[in-house]
This record gives sequence, structure tokens and C-alpha cells, in this order.
Amino acid sequence: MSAPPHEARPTGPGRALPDTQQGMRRRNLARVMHAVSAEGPLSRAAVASHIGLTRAAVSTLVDELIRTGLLEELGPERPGRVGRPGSALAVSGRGPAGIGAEIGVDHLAVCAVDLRGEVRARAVRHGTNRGRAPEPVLRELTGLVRRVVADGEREGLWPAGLAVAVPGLVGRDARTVVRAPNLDWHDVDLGTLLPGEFPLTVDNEANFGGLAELWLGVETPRDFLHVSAEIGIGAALVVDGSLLRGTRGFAGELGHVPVHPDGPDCVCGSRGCLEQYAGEEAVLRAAGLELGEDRVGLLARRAADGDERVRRALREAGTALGVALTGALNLLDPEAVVLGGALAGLAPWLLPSLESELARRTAGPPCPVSVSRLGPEGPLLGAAHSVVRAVLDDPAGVAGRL
Amino acid sequence: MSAPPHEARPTGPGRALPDTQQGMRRRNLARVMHAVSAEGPLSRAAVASHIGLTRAAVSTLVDELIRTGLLEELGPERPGRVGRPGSALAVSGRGPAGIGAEIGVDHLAVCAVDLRGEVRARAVRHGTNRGRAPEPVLRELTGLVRRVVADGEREGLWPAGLAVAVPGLVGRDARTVVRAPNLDWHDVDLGTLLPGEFPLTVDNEANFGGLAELWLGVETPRDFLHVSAEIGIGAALVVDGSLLRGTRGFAGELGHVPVHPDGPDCVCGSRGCLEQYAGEEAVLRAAGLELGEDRVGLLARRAADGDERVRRALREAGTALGVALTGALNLLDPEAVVLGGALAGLAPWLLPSLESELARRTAGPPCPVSVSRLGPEGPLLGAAHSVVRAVLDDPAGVAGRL
DNA sequence: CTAATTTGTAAACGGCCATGACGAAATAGT
DNA sequence: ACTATTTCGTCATGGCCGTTTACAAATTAG
Repeated sequence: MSAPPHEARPTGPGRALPDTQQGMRRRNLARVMHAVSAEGPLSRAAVASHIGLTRAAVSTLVDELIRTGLLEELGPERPGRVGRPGSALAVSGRGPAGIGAEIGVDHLAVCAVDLRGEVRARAVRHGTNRGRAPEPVLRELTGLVRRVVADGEREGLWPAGLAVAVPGLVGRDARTVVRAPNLDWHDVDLGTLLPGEFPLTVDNEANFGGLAELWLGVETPRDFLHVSAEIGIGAALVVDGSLLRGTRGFAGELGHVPVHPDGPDCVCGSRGCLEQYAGEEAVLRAAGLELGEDRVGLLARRAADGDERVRRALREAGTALGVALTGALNLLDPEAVVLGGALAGLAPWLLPSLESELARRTAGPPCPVSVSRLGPEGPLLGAAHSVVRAVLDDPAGVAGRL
Repeated sequence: MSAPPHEARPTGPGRALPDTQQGMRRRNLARVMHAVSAEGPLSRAAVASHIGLTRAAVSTLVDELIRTGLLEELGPERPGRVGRPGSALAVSGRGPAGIGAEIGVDHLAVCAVDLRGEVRARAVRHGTNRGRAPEPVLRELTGLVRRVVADGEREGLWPAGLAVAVPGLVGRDARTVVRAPNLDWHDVDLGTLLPGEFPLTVDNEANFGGLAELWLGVETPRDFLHVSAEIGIGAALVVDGSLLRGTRGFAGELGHVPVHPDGPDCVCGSRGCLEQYAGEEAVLRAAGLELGEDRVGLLARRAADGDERVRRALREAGTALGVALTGALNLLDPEAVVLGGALAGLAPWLLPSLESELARRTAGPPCPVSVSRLGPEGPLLGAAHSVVRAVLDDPAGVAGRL
């Protein structure tokens, strides 16, 4: 009944496996998968030199991975250089798939991603979820999941796990939504309300967005700060290629970093939090706009149209964001800052003031700020890919479920 | 000539070793050392159940460790329970030792710590180093190191490495002091100025202080923030048992987190940094005291004597620290905050305002703040222990140097 | 067309942990 | 006191796994 304790979280060639010969084998299988997945089609010899094993050892590993359907033999490479050409190996486009889901304030979305990282099926339902009870929302989501799973199965894919991105704080058990202000959900255990046929992981959408940036971004380093504002302002802290979650799973709450310690009261009990200056509500108020559907799109359109009041509101939000980020950069010394989620769309009007604030407050060269090209798709893709990464990180684990 | 590329930094049972049988063996040797080191004297059977290997496997591992002198057989345990009593194993009190050194603003200190974690030799020289050139200071330090090494050798210890704590920023190469404001050093490569007979590691004193807290603290969790103020205000960020260093090695610069963004100018180029409110200079000025020797002790004495102006200065510093920490806690969600270094001595007057500020600004239960019992010894002990940990993390590596 | 190079596989080898059995040394029960 | 039981450490055996060595296959260089 209950799904196996599927620990999708630690990423990087399958750590935490026992240091026994079997564990070694499993880790080496993972390293082969990672090499092939990351470096495109590769011959056995190329894999061997990538991961530091001998060709013979890689041969047996590859045989096993082909037998279990995780790897595919593409056929002989086109020569080009001297010597016998290798036989290209690629990650299979059939077999296990990661199912990602997103519970947004204004929509539900589900997609299936194969081991190659390609989206093979999608389903979306628009319409607000603000204030709706968890049960009906999750029933709808379950419907979408089943549809996507069915679509995938028609193409030879089977679900290796389900990862759900939610706009709120998630406990370290990766199942319960502790608090989702914009849905008005508290302590909802998604594990009991979603299909139990495959392993489930739940996480904050900012975290999944950050992971998407890490895995899918073009030039993303292994150490960066991914800032995203959907509702509150959240940040994903990626340190050395893995997510910093904090003891309770609440790390990255950039929105409640004090900017003006004596500023206006915040719902969190503190005063002058970043959210009071750069949060969605605050910006809309400063811009003189009403709350409604597609608030971010509205801001972007008005700013593009030259509405000076909106532009000023965004400039000031950028400045506040700059102050809060200065603190974060001093603490974490990341390689880059990436603006994602809603911020990506507003970047043209936020960036100037943000960057000048950072430059003013930084001694050396300021930390580069870039804009995510994933935009609002980030969390959904990150969720689906987290399942895929879990498979790549322990191919033997998933093979056992065949 | 040049020391081997000794990577003392990653801690945790020898990771990053290749996934081959030899690497497995090395990691298992490390796991045995860790088990014995952490859990006191242990029989082979107890070690086996701790690390999940069979008794037979542990036997051969232990044999090897005894042969290389890293473990010692203490003899039969006193029974107590049924069955043949085990033979107690303990980490050897002879063999490799970690040499720790500290370059303080007002002193130099060196110590040797054996694998059991006990300090076996020390040497100190008092007197300011403020403004002195690196060469004479490091010549003196070299003298102290040689003395401590000689003392250790008389007890059967040989130096496995030297770790130096400095009051400033250290590059990620773990050798160069990028900037040490209070010594007025810039880009000094300690590697060329210190004995090259054993592997060298250099790090910030705040980092070593934090590691000392992690390794030696009584109830320290694996996730905490260690705040220490010697000169500037530095923090060591310990995440899941390892130090967060940042891309350039500059993480933890709590002193330059903005507290009042429009406050007084700071040397870093920004305005209203924490250091302007809680830094040593700022507090002394607010307290109406002169700069001189043992400034922290002076503050503590005056505060203890009831000097209201000093107490107010410390209260206000505590409040500012609380604001900056609020930001850090929101970002990192650690399990605890530990005050170390100079702050430990001033804690009685800082804590009340600090904690009330944290409580005011935190929604749930506030993060517990504790005071380090290591105090000013932290960085020195952390440095020495970092070498010891490196040995425990890869005993085979050190055995090769016998 | 030959020499050189590279790939993939097969067989022998060696290292390492697991398994199972055994003697040793203690306790528990009679 | 004596036996049964439990636990410890070790040894021999076996299986797993990566390495080494050798070799055939496939390509380029000359």
C-alpha cells in the first residue's frame, strides 16, 4: 500500500549506498548513467575514460543497463578519427519517466519527462485554486496525473515517481504542506490524497524552480541563488550542486529578510521584511493597481506601456531586493543570482535598480545577476526532472521495480 | 619540496575516493576509525554492527589499522553481559597528530592534538601583530610550530599536517590570505612562508571556530550558525555537518549584512552594515572607550561593573545582531545559533536584546541561541582537529606516509 | 596494402566482503 | 560444579567486481 520510502532528494551519483561490493556496483551503474545522460551519446570507451573505470568494467555495466532498458545502443559512431569507431550509447527514450505536477494559485499542471529529459506528455487545467479545499483540488490533480500517465504508457513509458510543486512551505518529510498562504492550506498531507501507486515527493515550487535552473539552465553554476516570486518571495539556495533545505525545510525565505527593520508590520510578525517592499501585493499597491487575475502579466504590460507609476514601483522593489540580496550574498558567496518565476518577466524593470544597489554595496566585483529562461515552467520541469534524477542516481533501484 | 595536494577540507567518511575496490577499502577503513573515535572504546563486533559490515571484514580492517599504528588494542572488556567479552579497541594516542596554529591580532598560538582529540603540546607568544609584516610573524610562528612538533615527537607523535587559523579572508586554495584588515595583510601566500614538511591548510578563524564547535561542542547539531566576532563579525555556516564556504571562500560575512540600509558608511562600500552597529570599534565608540589591548576583556569588566553606557552599547549591538541574524535564519533555517569567540564573553549583556529581537521577528518558536564553551580557544582547536579529522577520514592516505 | 590506432570482448587474476563453521570465553541455569 | 547458551574473534570458502592482459575487429595514415 504505502509507497516505498523513496528518497528523491540527495542528488549526485547515488551516495548513501552501503560501502559493499553491491553498493559499489550500484554507484558505478549510476555513474555510467550520469555520464551518458550529461555528455550525450558516448561510446563505452568514452564512458570509461569519463568515469575512470576500465573499458572492460564499463562493458559489463552497460550490458546490465541495456538489459534493464535504461540505455540504448544507437549503432556505430561516424569515425572521423583513427581507430575502430565506438558504438554510441544513449539514454533510453522508453522505460521509466518522471511525473511532475504543479499546484499553482491559478492552475494545475502535470507533465511526464523521459530519462532523456524530454517532455513527453502534458496536461493543464486553468482556474484559480485560491481558497479551495485540498480534497477537490487534489482529486482534479489526480485526474490529470492519470491522463498523463496513460499518455506516457502509450509511448512505452512507465511512471517512476510523482513530484509535486506547491506554492508554500513543505515539511522535511516531503509529503506535508505545512503552510500555503495563497491556497489557505495548513498541514495537508498530500501522501494520503494522491495516487499511491508510485513514490511521491512534495516540495516548494521555489526549490523545484531552482533545481530546474541547476539541471536545465544553460550556463548555470553549481553554486547560485535562485530567486522567485510567485506569491511570497522565495529563494532556492543551491550549494555545490545540491539544495540547501534547512532543518525544518524552511530555508530560502528571502521574503522575510529585514530590509528596513523599523518598516511596516509584516504578517510574519516582524517589521520591514522584503515582502513589504517587493512582494506582489506591495508592488501592486505602490503601482496603484488592483488585485486580480494574472497580476504579473498586468504589471509587465503596464510597465512596457511606459506607466511611470508602475515603473517606479518596480524600481523600488528592485532596490529593496538588492538590499536583501546583499545580505544573502555576504552570507553565502554564491557564483550567481538567477531571477526566476514571476521575477523573470519583470526583470527588465527590476534589474537596473537591483544591480546598481548590489554594485553600491559590494566591495569587489558584484555577483552577476541573470534571468531564468525557464520562466514559469521552472517548478513543473524541476519536479519532473527530480524524479528522473533519482532514477539516474540509482538505476539499480528502479530496475528492481520492473 | 612542495607539500602533496592534501585536501583536508571535505569531512565525513572519506568521500571522493574512486568507486573501485581499493577506494571501498579505504572508505571502510575510515568508517572503522570514525566509529571507534566517536563511540569510545569498541570491540570488533561492536564496530561491525555500527558500520554495517560483518565481524570478519572488520577484523581484517582493524588488523591493518593496528599494524599502521592508528588503532590500539586495549585488552579484554570487562564482561557484564553474557558471551565472550570483546577486546576493546581505541584510537592510538601515539602516531599522527594534528598541528593547529592561530595567528591572532594579539598573539600567536600553536598546539598538537592526537588522534584521540587530546591536546598534547602547546606554545604561545603574546604581543600584538597588528601592522607587522608577514615574514617576521611567520618566522616566529614557524619557531613555535617546530617547538610543538619536537615536544610531540618526544611522546611518539608525528605531525600529519599543519592548519593555520587567520583573522581574515582566505582563498579557496586554502593557502593565501586574501585580506586580513587587522594585520594589514593582503594576498599573502602562507605556503611559501611556513615549513613545507607537512601538508598545510589555512582558513578563516571563524570557520575553524565553527568546526571546533561542531566537533567538540557538547550538544551541537549538524546544522547551525556559529557567530564570532574577533575583529569583524564572521559567521561559520555549518550545513549538514560541513562548512559552507562559498565560491570564493568568502561565505559567512555576517558583518556586512545590511541592518539599516541608509545607515553610516562602511569600509566595504555599503552603508549600515552590521559591523557599524555591533563591530568592535562601533561598540567601543558607543561605550565611550578607547581602543587598546584586550578590548573585549575591558568591555566585559565594565559591563560586569555596571557601567550603564557600556551595557547600553552592548544591548544595542545585540539588537543589531538580532536583525542581521533574522535575515540569516530566514535564509538558512539552521537548528541553532552559537555565539563564539569574543561574543561568548559578552554574551550575558548581548543575549537579552538579541533574543528578544529574534523572538519579535520570528513567527514560530525562535531559533535557540547558545554560547560556546570553547570561547577564544575555538579556532586553535578547530585548526588542529581539522588535521585529525583528515586522518580519520582517510587513514590509508596517512599510512602511506609512514 | 601495411602499420598504427582505437574499440569492444573474453579469460585469468586479485582484492574484498559475505557466509558458515569453529574454538574461546564469558554468563545462566541446574 | 557442570552444562547449555551466548557472544567474540578468526579462518576457510565462495562470490562479486574491477583490473590486467590478450586479441579480433574496424578504421585512418602513409
